[in-house]
Amino acid sequence: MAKKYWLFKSEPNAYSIYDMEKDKTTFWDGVRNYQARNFIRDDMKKGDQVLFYHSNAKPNAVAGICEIIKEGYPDFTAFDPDNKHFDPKSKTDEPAWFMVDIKFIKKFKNAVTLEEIKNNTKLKNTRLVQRGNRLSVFPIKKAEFDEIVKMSK
DNA sequence: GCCAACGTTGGC
DNA sequence: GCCAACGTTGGC
Repeated sequence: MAKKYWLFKSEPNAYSIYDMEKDKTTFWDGVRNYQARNFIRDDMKKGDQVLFYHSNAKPNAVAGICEIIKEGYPDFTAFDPDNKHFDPKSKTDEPAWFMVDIKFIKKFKNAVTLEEIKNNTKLKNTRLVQRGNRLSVFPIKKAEFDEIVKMSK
């Protein structure tokens, strides 16, 4: 199975690439959208590459690269009433929500801003620049991943 | 099953 | 802070 490529959004106020660099690895909890859940549960494989994107940031930008190190498993934060991601719909014997673990690979020397991405015609089909895109994790093409990495240099 | 109301996301 | 987009909820 060929390696796949993903984009994960995070608000740096909540969790940034700097936190990621410090932590080395993290679990990607709190995804509460079914389409995103399906990507996490069904399609993400160990070794897949992840672009780490800062949303609601100054500026909005792809900030670095991570890698999936643990495939989809139940998001335990959904089971904990004290957790802000608690969801009573999710049961331990029938989990509604899933997460993966990722590890830090690198922080871009130059973060690739949303503006730069919008101005690059090679990237005009990524979900990132499409209207009303609210998915917090989604697949991107290898060519698009490579192009963004190139722009960070 | 429809759809209005509501909450959240996320760019600007 | 505003607002468009869109997912979810709940009344009917």
